[in-house]
Amino acid sequence: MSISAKELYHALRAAYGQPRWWSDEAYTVMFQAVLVQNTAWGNVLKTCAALGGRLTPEFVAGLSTEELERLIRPCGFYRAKARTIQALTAWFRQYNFDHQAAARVPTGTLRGELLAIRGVGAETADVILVYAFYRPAFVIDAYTRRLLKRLGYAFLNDAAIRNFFESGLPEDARVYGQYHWLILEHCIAVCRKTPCCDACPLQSACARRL
DNA sequence: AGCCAGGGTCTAA
DNA sequence: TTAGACCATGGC
Repeated sequence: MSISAKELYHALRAAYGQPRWWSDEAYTVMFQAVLVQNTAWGNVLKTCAALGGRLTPEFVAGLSTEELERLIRPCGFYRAKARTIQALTAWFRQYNFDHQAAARVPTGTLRGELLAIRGVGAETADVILVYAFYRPAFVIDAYTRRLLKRLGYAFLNDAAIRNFFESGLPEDARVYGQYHWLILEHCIAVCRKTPCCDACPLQSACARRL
């Protein structure tokens, strides 16, 4: 009998405590969600630190493509990411750079608009939906897949993983976002280390064998 | 030296 | 519909 979505959530909460939100600034979420694509988080932090208080949609909208590329270069894939960020910024401007202006737009519509932007796929769209627009969309990323695999769910594809979480939890964006952040913390803090099983709070549920 | 990092797109079979 | 090539830099 494998661990359920709810049991996993409580185990992670017990181990790591109150999770943080990605960012309370909607634009910061969008910007970083693109930069982090297949890229180490440390590079994203460095890039954003160099940007400082200029990490605003108004500032970025005023940059040329070349200027933006230069700023985000340390994150890799900078040509593609610069174009995506510009398209995403233009999209956000339709909502006056204010996530509350999209309050009446259905989640499915928002998701479709995001996915229509080149460079925005399922993960990036869901990150933005949850953390910037507070919509219940469970984020499935490399960490989520890795964790479920180690918990004995190696046979689940992304659709099944989504169902595992969304059918086992209240439809609450706060819960989804916090859950994803807990998975992240767990994978970075403990589960990435090899061997990890002695220190792992999920040891009793972990199917990983070293 | 090489491999990996919180992806996404395009193409060929 | 799916596997593989490609995008690019920094850290270890």
